[in-house]
Amino acid sequence: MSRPPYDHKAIEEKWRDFWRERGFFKAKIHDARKKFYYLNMFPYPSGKLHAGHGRNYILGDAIVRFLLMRGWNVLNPMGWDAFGLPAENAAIEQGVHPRDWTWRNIREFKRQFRAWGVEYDWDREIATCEPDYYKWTQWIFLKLYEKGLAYRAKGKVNWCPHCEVVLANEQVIGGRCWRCNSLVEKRELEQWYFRITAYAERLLRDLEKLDWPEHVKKMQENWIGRSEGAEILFPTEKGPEIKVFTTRPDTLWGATFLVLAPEHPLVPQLTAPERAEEVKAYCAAAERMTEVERTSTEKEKTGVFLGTYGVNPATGERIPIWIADYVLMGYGTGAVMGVPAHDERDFQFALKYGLPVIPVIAHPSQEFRAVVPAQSFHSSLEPALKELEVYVDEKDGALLIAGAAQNISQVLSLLQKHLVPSGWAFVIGRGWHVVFPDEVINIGSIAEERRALAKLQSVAPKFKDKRTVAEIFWDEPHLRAFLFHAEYEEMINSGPLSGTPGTEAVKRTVEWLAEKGLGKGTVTYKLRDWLISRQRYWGAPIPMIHCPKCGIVPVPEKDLPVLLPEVNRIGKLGLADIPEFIPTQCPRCGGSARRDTDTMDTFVDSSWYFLRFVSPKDTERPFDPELVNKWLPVDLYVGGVEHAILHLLYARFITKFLHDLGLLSFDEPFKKLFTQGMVTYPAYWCPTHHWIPPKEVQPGNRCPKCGSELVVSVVAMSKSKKNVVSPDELIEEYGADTERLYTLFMGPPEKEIEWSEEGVRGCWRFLNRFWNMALDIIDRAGQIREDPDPQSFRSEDRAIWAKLHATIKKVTAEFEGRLALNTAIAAIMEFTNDLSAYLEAPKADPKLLRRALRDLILLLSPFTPFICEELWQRLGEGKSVLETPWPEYDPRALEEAEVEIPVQINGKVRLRLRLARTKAADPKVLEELVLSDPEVQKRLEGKKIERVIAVPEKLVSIVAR
RNA sequence: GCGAAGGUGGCGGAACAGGCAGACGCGCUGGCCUUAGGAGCCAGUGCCGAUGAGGCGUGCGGGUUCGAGUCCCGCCCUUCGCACCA
Repeated sequence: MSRPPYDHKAIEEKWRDFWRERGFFKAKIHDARKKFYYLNMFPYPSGKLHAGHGRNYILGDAIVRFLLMRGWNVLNPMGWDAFGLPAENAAIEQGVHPRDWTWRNIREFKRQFRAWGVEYDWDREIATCEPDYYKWTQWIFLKLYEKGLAYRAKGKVNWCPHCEVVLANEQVIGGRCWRCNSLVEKRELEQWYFRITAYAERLLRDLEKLDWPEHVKKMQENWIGRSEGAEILFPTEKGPEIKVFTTRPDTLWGATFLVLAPEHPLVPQLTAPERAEEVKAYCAAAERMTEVERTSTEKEKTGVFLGTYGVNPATGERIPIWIADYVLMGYGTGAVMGVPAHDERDFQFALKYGLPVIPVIAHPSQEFRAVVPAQSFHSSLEPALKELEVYVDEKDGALLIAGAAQNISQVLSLLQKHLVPSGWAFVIGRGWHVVFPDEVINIGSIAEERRALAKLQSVAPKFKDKRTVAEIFWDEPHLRAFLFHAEYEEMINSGPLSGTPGTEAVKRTVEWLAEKGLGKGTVTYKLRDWLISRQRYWGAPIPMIHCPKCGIVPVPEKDLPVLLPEVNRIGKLGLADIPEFIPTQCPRCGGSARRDTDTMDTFVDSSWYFLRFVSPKDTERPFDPELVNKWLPVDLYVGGVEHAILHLLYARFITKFLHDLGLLSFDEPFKKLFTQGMVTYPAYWCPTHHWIPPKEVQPGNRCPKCGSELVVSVVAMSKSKKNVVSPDELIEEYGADTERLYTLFMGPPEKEIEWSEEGVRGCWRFLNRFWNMALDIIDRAGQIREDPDPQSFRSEDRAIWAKLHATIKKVTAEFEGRLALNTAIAAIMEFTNDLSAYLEAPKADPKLLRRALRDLILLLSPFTPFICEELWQRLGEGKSVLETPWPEYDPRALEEAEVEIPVQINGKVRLRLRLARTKAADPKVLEELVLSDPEVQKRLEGKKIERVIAVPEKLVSIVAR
């Protein structure tokens, strides 16, 4: 039967306000039985929503509708991350107030949510830019300050020249601003910080208990970047001690130089007067460089000698002090010991600047290498070597030798014996040796290294310009691969600790250091404190006062909120541009003082918003402690991966802090996290006209304005690249149900995926087929009120009944498990196809038809609520689908009467047999039935059955020769 | 370089516990209906093979197994994250 396409507009308009009016999405907040806190990351209200945003909200809405039907008391709120730069920039450019701009966007977002059928508990709506919210953001600041976790400090900060604002480390992605992608510069400024590093260990450790995607946890782990090692004190000849951090204290005896970061405070003091100019120039150059330039791995290492010396506390040897920009002031102590034999960077640095290399960890290879230069040896050497089990190669008269490490001592004495008086040889095994006819020098200290070098230079003038033994070795390709390694192995050349095995080396060295008072074991983190000052207007003012007499004084709690001043025009400097905001009275001495003119990073606003939703209107406190501890942590938090570090780390930190204050009983805010993937779409770039909307692209990928060929890239939908698909247009043409269905059907929700117009049409066609089939069933069986009787089923009835229950099982499992709703929808489509075919059969059981349709509508309703609500009504069901319990599957129904058993012969499926399930369930019976089948027998003719594997209800595999 | 995920038809993707590879959808082919089709309906659609029988097929090479997309070993490639972190 064919009907016209269903009227999505009329249907969707009819139901659009229904759920809200009936209050289905309002949480029963004082009844926390069977509670479920579902939360979507709240959006920054900029402009309009596009189809890509739908991924987050539609997924959430489907989950919440499912939960409601499952009988959960769901808290499903929505709010606005409403402070931020775009509003302020728009305000500066267009002369509107950022609040007006923001609220205009919020209205637009709400209109679009309604159009999608995406519902929330709107009574709990919050906006971070409203004083009743940011009052509590300021309150949290004061609490942090009280506990010494908010502090003001001067230092090098990240500065985005485009946004004209400082950035936290987390907001610099690959050296660029997270928002505008500009290269970030360094500036010396005094700013406010939150001491997130005090929580580094807990933030790391507690990741373990979170049900989050592994890769997100890994990203946080890397960001926190814990490393265990030791701090070691190096005395200097000038006086002050240099404290270095190293993860490899076991390599201490190999430290042949010290390197400080150019910004290190001791640099001026440790610089020799005659080198001051060069040092100053180097520091200035390092300061000018961007983070990216400076930390590029490709860049050759550079540095400058300070002209003074320190002392290696283990060996007592004098070692030069350098500065180099590969050492970062912000990590560890800003100073490192250079161990060129066992650190790749130090090795490069030492080779470049002629610093000695001393191996102090045995080489992990079981091999040694040796080089004997031409004219250095008697002809008797070769036959002598042949007797040992070593490989000897001759090249330009020189001998290149390789062999097993245990033969080293024999080789050393052999070489020594067969060298000519002015000859020499190099041997690298566990350590390094230079062989002369009268002695073997072990390169085990700087002194020995110097001696070996001097001796080599005296016998071979060509070494006159060489600065180190390592440099000479490096010129021998045969030795190169053995000069540097970073493995944990037995310590050598390390005085009292020589011979310590690799597995204990670090531990024993740390103990030794502590004993001698030279250092101690420590833990260092990559995580830095969170810089939260922003030189802007549109944010929560930092509630601090600068008094000339009392210094920095917090605004008393009773004076909160510190309101943003109402102004008509906003300047580039934010609050600092508003003279009337600044003067105030010191709360301590009553004298005249100045307000802090910075506002807080918007990530502070969003680091606690999930707590506010339980009591959004509370004027006495940030949240109701009783309710918050009943409803939180959030049971399921859904948002984009782009916040894997930023927001999610900050929110965890603030939660832990509030927990420590005794305000929260939990210390992790989000129990389960699901990150949905981005939606991509082709973006077209014209060199002259920039981004061209896909709809305007001319045939052959031509620019509509100039006809030149466009560059296509498939990237995440974004307004700036003009490659967004508008939900308004989709809803107009196909309806919100179609958009919702396609959004969830296009692929697994955690994966990035390309939007496809054809895919949308496919979903639209499906909904039409579903609609028509439903009307047919309603025509035929709409009046029936009884359930079908499985006892009376024929085999076709039984098959459709089983399929119905299998579908219920599948859809339920996806909602409750991995959320691969694309496969749930596929199952629903499959069942719809089967039911449609069944409907054609003249003997279709009307009771079964009606029951199947009823359950099908319920199953589909979280995805396409409008059409389902309409059909539910037409089916004559009284209540809303949302008030109806989710269908349960009956395990008995899944047991079909017959199963198909594939039969494998020698590993290949040769035929399939339909057998009664009861018979196929018994392996013995199954085997007999299959073997006695005529077709099987025919195929086995002339063969000997060697083995039969019968898997009950699954398959039979026969091995025959 | 390090870490993680992943490579399956023309395309998006299924196969969640080693048991029928390619579900579902798109696209394509043929047919029906139609004045018309970018509508609807029916049939087909991994590749080779004339239809069959059969053979080959989940990045490549090996292995375990009656049986491998799935497990093991060795490569190649892609994407994402981190990247001089001492």
